[in-house]
Amino acid sequence: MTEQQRSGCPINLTLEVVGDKWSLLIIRDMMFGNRRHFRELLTRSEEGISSNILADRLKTLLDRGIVSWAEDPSHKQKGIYSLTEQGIELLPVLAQMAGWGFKYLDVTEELGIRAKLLSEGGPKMWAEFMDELRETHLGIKRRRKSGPGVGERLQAAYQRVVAR
Amino acid sequence: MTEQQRSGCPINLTLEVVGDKWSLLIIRDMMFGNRRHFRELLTRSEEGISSNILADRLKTLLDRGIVSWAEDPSHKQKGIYSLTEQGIELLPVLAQMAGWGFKYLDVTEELGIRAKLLSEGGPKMWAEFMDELRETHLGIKRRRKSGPGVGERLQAAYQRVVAR
DNA sequence: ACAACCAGTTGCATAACAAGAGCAGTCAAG
DNA sequence: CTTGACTGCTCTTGTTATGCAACTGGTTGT
Repeated sequence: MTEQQRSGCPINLTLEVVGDKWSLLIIRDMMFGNRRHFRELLTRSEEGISSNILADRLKTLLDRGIVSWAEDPSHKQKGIYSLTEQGIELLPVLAQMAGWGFKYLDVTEELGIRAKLLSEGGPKMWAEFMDELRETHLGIKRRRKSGPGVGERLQAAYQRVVAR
Repeated sequence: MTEQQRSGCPINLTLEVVGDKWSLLIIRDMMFGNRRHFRELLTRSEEGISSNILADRLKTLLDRGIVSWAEDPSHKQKGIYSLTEQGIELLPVLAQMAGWGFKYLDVTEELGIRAKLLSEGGPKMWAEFMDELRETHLGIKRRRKSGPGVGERLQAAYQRVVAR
């Protein structure tokens, strides 16, 4: 991986880290689909990533400190990938992209419903979801809110559309 | 340009449109640097894009309806590129990326100051800036606010840092 | 008339990406 | 204790995208 940075502009630097066609999709799957193992990310990917690309991207995301890795105690060969705080804070970027895509592109209904809700929910909903992610990925306990979490609500909405 | 879409997910679709290393930088330059001609985008690019890549990206951005093209009446060979409404609405995406990059990456001070202000300004400032962009790119008049616009304030802040 | 400027195009080398097979270790069932 | 499925990858072999530099055909200002 050749590492020459083109400029110190924050947008450029961000693009150098996650500006390829796969990194953000992997992060999306970790966030919204709770995929945490290599195989899960590989086979349950909506887009069909190939294994060498996945391995490569996970490696660079690890290097950049956007995801972390730990052994899975239930299976010696399984690793479990988690988002770091940096990774979690990419949520607003994904949410804005989802909102824009939902508005202007040819999005399917099942896959668009989460984008719609997340976009309508705005920064407040994002912050709540990020807190949930901090719990599942970083193990940071949070005070329980009443009612189902953002993740659950998104998932439920998705299921409702699929059911139709 | 092979056109097979991988999935109907809004994030994926957005990445297929602007998920390469250059498209968003071109849009950034049009937004924040007010680069409107081919040569301006080519030679005043912070990162040094090459002409064939620029030509190719502008073509696809035109196809996707993110920028538009018009003749420049002052010069028969000059074309002027403008952002469309779709393009302007990519601002929040860029702003979030800028904010994330500013927070976590090794941003230079001059180039980071705008990201900082824009990030601190939040959605309200973005909306105001988008209105300014609608004026310069779409010719939509808006009622004048008192004081300098967002674009001017960002530019002034940048100049102040450079001057030091 | 001439140099500088304009928006690209073309040819070629290299880097990134992608599909699929393969591999060594692990685990649970029979 | 053997078998078959599963684990996280790596290797091989292409294809596609990117990047550099030179070049084209026209326009404009002096």
